[in-house]
Amino acid sequence: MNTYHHGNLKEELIACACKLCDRDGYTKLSIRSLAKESGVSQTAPYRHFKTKECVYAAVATVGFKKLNELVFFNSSEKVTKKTIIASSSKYIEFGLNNANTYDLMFGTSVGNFADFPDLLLSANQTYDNMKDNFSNLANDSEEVVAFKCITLWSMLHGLVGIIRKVNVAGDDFDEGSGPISTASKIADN
Amino acid sequence: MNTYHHGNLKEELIACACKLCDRDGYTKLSIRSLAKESGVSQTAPYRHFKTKECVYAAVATVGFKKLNELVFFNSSEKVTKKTIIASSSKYIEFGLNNANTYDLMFGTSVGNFADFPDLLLSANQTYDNMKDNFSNLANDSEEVVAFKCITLWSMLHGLVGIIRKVNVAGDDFDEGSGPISTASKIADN
DNA sequence: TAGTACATGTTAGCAGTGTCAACATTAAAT
DNA sequence: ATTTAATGTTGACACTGCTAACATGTACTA
Repeated sequence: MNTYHHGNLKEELIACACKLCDRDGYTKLSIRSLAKESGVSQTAPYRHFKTKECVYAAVATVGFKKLNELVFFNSSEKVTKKTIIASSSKYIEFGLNNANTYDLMFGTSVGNFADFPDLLLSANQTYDNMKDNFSNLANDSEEVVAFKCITLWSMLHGLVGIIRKVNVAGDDFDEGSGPISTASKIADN
Repeated sequence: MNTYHHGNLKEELIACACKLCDRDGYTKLSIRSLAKESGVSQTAPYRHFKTKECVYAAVATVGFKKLNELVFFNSSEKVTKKTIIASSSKYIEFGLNNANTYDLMFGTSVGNFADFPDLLLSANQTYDNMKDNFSNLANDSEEVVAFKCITLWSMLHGLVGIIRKVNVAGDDFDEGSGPISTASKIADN
């Protein structure tokens, strides 16, 4: 049996990086710790990732994919105001429960998404899914759909950021009394 | 003349850190580069900042103070929808023009604001100024003011984050056709 | 005014980092 | 079977945050 070659190192490194990033924050992530955790030499990761930023990009990509699955799925069920609110709640939950990864996704650690095709794709997918939701909700022009989409996304993204920094009175997503519910009104006809 | 003691090192370090952070991103900032830039030995900064995080906190504090001055001033002039929109525009401009500092202010590099009283104060001041604006605009209950405040702030914060990551059609702040203008409607009576 | 405590500076050094070059081993292609 | 490319390892460089031990100047106290 061959022990010299790992066989599945890249995937394991990504999985490992995701775990470490989300647990300890991407600041704490080091190529070396990653290698050690995967039982491989210090510089082995460099066979699969040119720089550390590439590792970050991979983690962010997984994050966006997870977010896409979790939240703005193109489901078969009818899109309604209710489903959009539910999705929005999940978005915020994702942001709060995966704070470190979320920061990586929207921070400056990965400079230019265009340099990482997979990442760019999965990030744009988030946007596209949101737009799909809105275009399935009402018969709006593309501009209006884009507008509603950005508006809601900004609210959600903003809330995730703000909630973590400021003492905000809890928003009861279902009661219809908080910012989220308000955001949903924007999606209203 | 004494050259051994700098005399004004802390202030110079902060100013220097702000400059370097905003220019190259806080990731690139090192205590050593900071010391060198200030013409002082490698470890001199440690007489003024216990850890690097403390330096980050100082930079973030300056950022919030700048933001507060720039945007949500308790001016003598009457608060109107128009002044709030103008402030909002300036907020977004600040976020885009000081992207690196902005990330520091809202990212996870500074863990807990409560550990840095000055920072906590200046960050809360942002919130308080916004609330003042809203309470001067209309005769709302405190809850409603807080709600409007968080809502607008989330929109603004969200936009700053999203605009940098996604290709968003430019928002003409004055035309009343974009998300910002929409956000202002939330502040409407 | 002399002496001492303290703030602030320096030097030396540890452990850890990203990254590269040179070499080793295995799998894939000819 | 031989070559080539992919993937792994070792060793090293320059850099980092941070600490301990020491040096210098300032401010207060006797």
